[in-house]
Amino acid sequence: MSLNRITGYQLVQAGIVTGANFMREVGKPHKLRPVEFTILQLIFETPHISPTVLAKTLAMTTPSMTAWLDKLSKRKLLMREKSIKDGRGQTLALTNSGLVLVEDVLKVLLESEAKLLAHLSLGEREMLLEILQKISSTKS
Amino acid sequence: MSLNRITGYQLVQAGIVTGANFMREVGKPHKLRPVEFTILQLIFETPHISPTVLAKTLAMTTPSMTAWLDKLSKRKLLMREKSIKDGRGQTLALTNSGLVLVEDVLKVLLESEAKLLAHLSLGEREMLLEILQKISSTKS
DNA sequence: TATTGTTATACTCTATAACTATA
DNA sequence: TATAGTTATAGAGTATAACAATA
Repeated sequence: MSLNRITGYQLVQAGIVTGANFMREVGKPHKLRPVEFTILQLIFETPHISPTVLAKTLAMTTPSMTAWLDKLSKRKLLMREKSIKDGRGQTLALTNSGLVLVEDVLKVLLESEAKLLAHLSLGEREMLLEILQKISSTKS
Repeated sequence: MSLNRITGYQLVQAGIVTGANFMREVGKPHKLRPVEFTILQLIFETPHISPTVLAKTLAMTTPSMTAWLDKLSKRKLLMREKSIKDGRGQTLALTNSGLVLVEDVLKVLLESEAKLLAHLSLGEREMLLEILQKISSTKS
C-alpha cells in the first residue's frame, strides 16, 4: 500500500499542477492569489453574498475573509454594502473593473486548463469534475 | 460559465473535505501535519531519498524542507545520514517509531477515506485516483 | 562553477480572542 | 443571548539571500 491510494495526497499533487498553471497564467500577470479570484468569482455567481457565507464556503475564518475583502476593496475590485434585511450584515458586489477582471480571468483559466489537461480525454475531464463535486458536496 | 468548470477550484474544494478528514483522524490525535505524514511516507516508500528530491516532489524550497526535517528528527521519527556517494548529500531513513507511525497512519487514512467517499462507486474512486495521477505526471 | 543543505530574515497567511453593533 | 463583522495579536509556514562544504 502506498501514498498513491490516498485521495488527499493525490488531490494535493494534482493541485500543484493546476496551481502552477494559475500562477503563470493569472497570478503573476494580474497579481492575484487563487483565493482572491475565487472570492471575486463567487460574488459574481452569487450577487449579495455575505462575508460569512464566503468564509464558510472557502473554509476560512471571518477575520481572514475580512483581510482579503480589505485588499480587494482597496484595489476597487469589489464593494461592501450594508444589508437592508439585517443591519449587522453586509452584501458584496463587484465593481466594474472587478467584473471585467473576473470575466477575463475565467476565460483564461478555462482555456489554459484545457491545454494543461489535453492529455486527458473529454470523458475523463468531465468525470473528474463530476466526482470532485460529489466529494465537495460532503461538506456540511 | 462558472467556477464549477475550473479544475483547480474543484481540487481545492475536494481537498477541504479530505483535509478535514485527515485532521480529525490523524492530524489531531498524532499532532501531525499532512506534509509531515507525506514526508515520512515518501521516505518509507523510497529509502535513502534526499531532502532535495523530497522538496521537489512536494513543490517546496529546501530551507522549508530543512525545517520540516528538523521537527521530525527532534521527534525521533526520522534520521539524517551522510550520503556515501556524495559528501554534500544526505540520505533519509525512518526510525523504528517513524515506521510504526507511518504504517498505522496509512491504514487509518485508507479506512477513513473509504468511509468518507462511500457515496462514490468503486469505479468512480478508481477513476479518480487514476486521473489525478495522470495530472500529477504533468510535473517536470 | 554548480550543487547540497543550513542559517538568517522577513513576509504572507492564518487562527484565537476581544470587541462593536445589531438581532 | 446569539450572530455579523472588525481589530489586535501571535503563531505557522513560506520564500529569498547568503553561506559552508563538496563536487
